[in-house]
Amino acid sequence: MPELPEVETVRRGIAPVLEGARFLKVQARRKDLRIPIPDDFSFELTGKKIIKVGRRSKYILIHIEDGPVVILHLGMSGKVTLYKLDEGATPEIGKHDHLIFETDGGMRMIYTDPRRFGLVTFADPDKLDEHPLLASMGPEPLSNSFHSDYLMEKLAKRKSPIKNVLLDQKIIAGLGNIYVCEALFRAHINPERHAATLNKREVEALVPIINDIIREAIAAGGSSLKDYAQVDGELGYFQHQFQAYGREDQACINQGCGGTIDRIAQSGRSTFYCKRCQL
DNA sequence: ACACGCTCCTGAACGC
DNA sequence: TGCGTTCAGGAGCGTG
Repeated sequence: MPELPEVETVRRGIAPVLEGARFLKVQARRKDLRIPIPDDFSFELTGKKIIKVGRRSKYILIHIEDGPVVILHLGMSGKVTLYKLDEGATPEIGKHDHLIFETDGGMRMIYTDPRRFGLVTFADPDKLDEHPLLASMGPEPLSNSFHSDYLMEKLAKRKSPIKNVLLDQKIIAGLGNIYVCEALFRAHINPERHAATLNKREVEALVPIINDIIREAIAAGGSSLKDYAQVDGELGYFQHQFQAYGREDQACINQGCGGTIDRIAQSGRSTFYCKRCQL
């Protein structure tokens, strides 16, 4: 599932292909994903130049010269694939390939999303921060505004389990189920603890751990990026080893712990953690 | 302001 | 082998 590091990896993969190029052809193959695709989607983008490919949280932001910003979200199952059009047979369009972009550089970019939890929409570049999808979003975990004083203050008001609060995009942007489990495991914090019970020392430890986990995952994603000029391919899903997530019934990796990773449900979502060393 | 459950969707995995 | 059921989950939305 794409969380911030996967989305950043997609961004880094498509940026060199799109930035400075022009869209020669843009096609939306259905009317909606999670929300309607703009009626004028193709019209607004065809022939336009791409200035910059950015990211906010899990949203990819494609800035168009004299045009809108394209907000692209991968949802649960969204993927982006790049092909070079002049090399051999072009792969067939699949039934879940919803968006097709072709550039004057001879590249085709496909957006695929079987579950359609993703979305694509337009934003006004002058009011990007005010767009409803972005307006109430918390700080980026790697930004200066995400620090322990900030998090401490936010957690103090929350009665919910720390796991749920870290998933709240208004508190911190970009974390999903996997990286929250990993961060709490590394910080030795029990995911069921009420957020407000975390003390200063724990929050001061948690913030750099979240930073490290996101940084490491982005680095892993970066090293998985192929050179688009040489190899066609799917972006953003890369091999990554998790210490807690998905390891139900396996041994806790912490030295001398001897515990086993448990799986519980919190708000209908799986949490993986070690009862013995996450306190 | 916060908490919580519901909803969207499809493919994979599982049980009989 | 095949069919039905359950599960996975990001995040907006409505309700309390």
